[in-house]
Amino acid sequence: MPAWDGTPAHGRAIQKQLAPLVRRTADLGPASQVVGVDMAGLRRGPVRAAAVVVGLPGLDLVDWQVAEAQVSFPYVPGLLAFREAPAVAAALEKLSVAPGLLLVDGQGLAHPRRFGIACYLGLMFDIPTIGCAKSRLIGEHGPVPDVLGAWTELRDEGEVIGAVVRTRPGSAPLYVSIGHKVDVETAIHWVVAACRGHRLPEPLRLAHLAAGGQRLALTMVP
DNA sequence: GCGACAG
DNA sequence: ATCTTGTCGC
Repeated sequence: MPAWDGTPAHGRAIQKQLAPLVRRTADLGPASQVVGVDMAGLRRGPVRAAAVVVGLPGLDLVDWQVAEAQVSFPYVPGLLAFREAPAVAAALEKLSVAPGLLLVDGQGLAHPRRFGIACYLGLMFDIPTIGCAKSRLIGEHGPVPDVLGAWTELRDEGEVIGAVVRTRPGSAPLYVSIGHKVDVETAIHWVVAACRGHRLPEPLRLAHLAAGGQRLALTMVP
């Protein structure tokens, strides 16, 4: 990753520079595990990131790690990666096994410069990565049928930048987009395959709990 | 200038 | 994101 001088303008320049490096076609083997990452702010000062590995197709907990770090940059729409990626990367590096597929809590290509945090982490670790956000950053889309697995294209300026996917009937859909080395169809497939009756795919749901300070082994079998 | 705006 | 208990519904 290029050195960043800490300014929003340079952050946007870096994103424009790296966006062309994102692989938009599927380049993943028969994945046996999926990793999910998320970050949460602590009560005071630092933040905590979590990386959770679940097996496929059972979605059983395999491993999880957390990492704390100080963040210097505030949340700025479009520049989330500069705030969260360092801590998330630290948690990922603590895992005993290199992940074969990564799920990130945020946008991938569905970003103003086509370089959301999922692309950033995907390039950094050079692994198939999927952006999975709970709300929209950019793009327009039609209604999504209230049926598990139903989806609608998310488009911006005539380009398909992702999909809006129903991961659980009765819950708001998720914004899925390419992070790295996957195509939209593949991304949708794995996101749905990683869901277990909750709105969030299991790896992200558990990462959210872990980042919030929960003990995963106990939370898993409710 | 005004509205939108991942977490 | 975060501040936060109970409550409505499948």
